Amino acid sequence: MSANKTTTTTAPAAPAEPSLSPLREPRYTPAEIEPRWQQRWADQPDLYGAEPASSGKPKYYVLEMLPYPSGQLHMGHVRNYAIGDALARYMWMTGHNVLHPMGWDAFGLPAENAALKNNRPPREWTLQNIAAMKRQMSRIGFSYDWRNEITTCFPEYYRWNQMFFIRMFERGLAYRKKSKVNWCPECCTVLANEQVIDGRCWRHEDTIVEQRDLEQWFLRITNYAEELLGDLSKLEGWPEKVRTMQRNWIGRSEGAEVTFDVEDAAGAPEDEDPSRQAGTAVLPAHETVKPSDKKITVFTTRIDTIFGATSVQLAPEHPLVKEFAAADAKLGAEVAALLDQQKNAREAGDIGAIEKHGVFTGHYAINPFNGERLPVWVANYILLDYGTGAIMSVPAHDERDHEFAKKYGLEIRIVILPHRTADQEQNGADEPLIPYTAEDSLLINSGDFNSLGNLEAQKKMAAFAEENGFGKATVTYRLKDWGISRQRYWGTPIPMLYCEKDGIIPVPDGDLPVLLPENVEITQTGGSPLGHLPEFVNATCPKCGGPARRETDTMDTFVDSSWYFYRYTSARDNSAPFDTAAVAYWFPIDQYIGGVEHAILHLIYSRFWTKVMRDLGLVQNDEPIERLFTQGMVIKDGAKMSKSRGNVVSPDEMIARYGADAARAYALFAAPPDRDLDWQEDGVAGVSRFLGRVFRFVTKYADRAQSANTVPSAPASTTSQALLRKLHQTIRKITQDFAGRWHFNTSIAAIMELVNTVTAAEPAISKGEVPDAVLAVILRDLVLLLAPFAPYLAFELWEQIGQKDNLLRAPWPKYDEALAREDEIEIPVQINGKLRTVIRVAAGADEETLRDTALAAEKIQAATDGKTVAKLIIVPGKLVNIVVK
RNA sequence: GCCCGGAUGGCGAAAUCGGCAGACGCAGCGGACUUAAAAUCCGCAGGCCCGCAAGGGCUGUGGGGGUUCAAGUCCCCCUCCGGGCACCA
Repeated sequence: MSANKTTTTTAPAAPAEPSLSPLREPRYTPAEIEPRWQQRWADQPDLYGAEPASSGKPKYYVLEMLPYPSGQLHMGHVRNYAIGDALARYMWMTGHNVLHPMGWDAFGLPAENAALKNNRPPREWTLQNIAAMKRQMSRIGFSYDWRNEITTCFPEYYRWNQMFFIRMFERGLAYRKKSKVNWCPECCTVLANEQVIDGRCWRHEDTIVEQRDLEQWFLRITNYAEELLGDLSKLEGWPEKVRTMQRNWIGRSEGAEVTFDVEDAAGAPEDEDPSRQAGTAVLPAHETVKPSDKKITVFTTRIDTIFGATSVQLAPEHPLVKEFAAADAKLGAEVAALLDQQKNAREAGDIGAIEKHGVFTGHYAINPFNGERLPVWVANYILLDYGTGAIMSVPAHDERDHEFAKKYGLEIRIVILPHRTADQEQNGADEPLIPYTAEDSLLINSGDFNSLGNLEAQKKMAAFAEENGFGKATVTYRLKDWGISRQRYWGTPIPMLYCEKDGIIPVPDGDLPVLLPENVEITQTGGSPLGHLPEFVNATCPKCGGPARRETDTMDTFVDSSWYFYRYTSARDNSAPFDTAAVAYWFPIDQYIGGVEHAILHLIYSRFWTKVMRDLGLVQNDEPIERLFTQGMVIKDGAKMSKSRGNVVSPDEMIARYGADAARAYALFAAPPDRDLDWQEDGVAGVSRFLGRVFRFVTKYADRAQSANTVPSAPASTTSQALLRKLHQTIRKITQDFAGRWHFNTSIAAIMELVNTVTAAEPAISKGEVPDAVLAVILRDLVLLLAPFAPYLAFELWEQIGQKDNLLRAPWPKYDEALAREDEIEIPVQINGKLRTVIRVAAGADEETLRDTALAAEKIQAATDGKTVAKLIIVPGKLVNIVVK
């Protein structure tokens, strides 16, 4: 396409205007400019291509989170990608070898739901959406290297999910177990713990997640809990907020396990004491006690308070409870009620607010530290899946235990006290408030451990337990293994076979991928859709050759996104998930950009996956992402954009009205990228007006700039100097914004200031007071500065000012401190901290000059007249403050 | 309950290291151009008060206290909004 100026700068035929002024300025018409450049860019498939490592340039991998192909970009995407695009373009212009890829998180439920609704195959629906969104992205002009595009629903991609899964299975990192799982009735499938938010589904905020018992595949992320936690401290380029969220999620808790023998009920002495029946009292050590073979292991973070334990509490689902209940129908019924309460509270997402209930089992456990016999209870607030599902209850030193003991009249025994001064000791300090839970305390009533500090006691008591074989120091995590089975169709088939003879067998590598069958009737009748396909289910055991059954569940789609960014480095490689040399070159990702909503989903799975791949010898890096940036949400009318609120702004509409440059530049201008952005259409119009001013100014003087030498000889007029000064200040400002806080809102504001300054000087410019060479530099640098934020306009103007080189790789302008420096500055002069006047001095003026000038100022004379100057604060370059009395 | 953010004109925001609060933009008002409008350009603009005006005074960054010559910025207390975690033993 030629750069025919007549066609590019003349307004398209407007409604009949009979007397067109010959002086009429060209109009800024993004609707005409943008599609033209879009076409030109599309004709250069290598334009945004990464170069080989041999390029010698420093590499820069900038990545935005890949979207789910819903069919429509929303403003959140536009903002996310505008940030990444600006950065990528800046990196190209500063001489980096940039990898800036894009792809599609293409498996997932919406495709299946759409299939049900419209009777269209998920694949077709998905691919059509991808095409639509790709069109939108291209229309906005994002600089993606589509040659490395990935689509996770293609077998070329998901076969590697299957390979990774088998490698994990071989190493015991993937395993199958029956367990309590989160079931979303809306999705008709299981969810991982990370996908349950306040007891609700992460995709259906009104749908309460149920608990079901199912056989499921799990990935042993807990094996990496310690490393995932420890390496967080290395991620200095991550927001502290995200690191904290991950830390909380992993939930490491140091403590000890202690095993209590359970008293053999038959061997226990008969006892008429009513407290024995009620289970409210601790019984003294009993010589004739015969420990049964039953044991209870509790987890506690406060083993130092174990002498204060007055009962043992079990989760309703604790195996021992089942045994007890089997022999005691009444207990069984009571436990069932407790379990119900717990289940309901869990499903409602407020286990924290459950009213505590419990029941005495009639059994006693023996405290191994002192031989005391503690009543064993079952309580509805004890969770089987945390710690050991059993606790020792210390009512004097734990809020929850205290509440429970009060309710049921259990003993409360104080075993730690605050440190006291001698004085307090003598005068009898107040008893501590019960429950007293302080970490810094002294032990009492604790046998041999008396008068130890509690932290020391924790160590000694754990060691004592270990020496005597009834416990040990241990660490518990809140993080649970990642359940990845999904009872849905549109996902990666789990590549496993079940043979009656040989059990669970992985599909041999040579048989991968296990293809997801097409033309499957999607049903929501329950069970995995693949299970209804005999031709899929029936297979041959690779070991014995006998009949085998295929796994019919598919993988969680978070598996797809856990490693996708590795494949971007060599997306067409069909012999491996990625080229390890390419990964070694490009990783870690220099900058990842996305929403904070993935702080503990995608971002923790990805870290886990990298560590597994490292242990498989596939990658060398411990962490995938060097720097993470979480952008704020896009808000309209005070709320997140959503269909239900009816406050959605469509990118297409914005582009049609104002152009892509204006829409994306507004997304960067309206707020700093890490903050929420309030979408105001008038603001887009404002940015569009600004771009129009740039367009008119540059095109107006393009000819003069083109004919000039590029290097201005001598600094000419003061106007020229002033303009060049502003230019270099602007270059400095924007360069610093890219290097630092990414406050592109101020970068764009700085360009606006520059344009305001330059257009204000138009009378001088048109009179020829500014040499063409200076003008040329200003126009050129202005266009360069604009390029990361409004690429269409920048490319258009770049050509108009006669530049032939590719703007994408044009060198970013360098600022010259000498040119940026002001030679005269204004210094505020205060009296007693209040601004009284402003003086003009030379930029480097010393204290003496400042003092003399300030004191000589008319207003200061008047204000200090007859008063004593008590103190003079002079900060060169900043201000003068005169303290008078 | 615990842990992070945040609160600045009518609105989005700026002030990066304790030094002129409100850059830049939106909306608004006044003007120029136009038969008119749109577009564009110029000017005004935190609030209150005095003044015909030029100009001047006071006040002002969620609230209260403090440190300092000087506080949006640092310290203490509090309110509200957003997010995360939460009988996790």
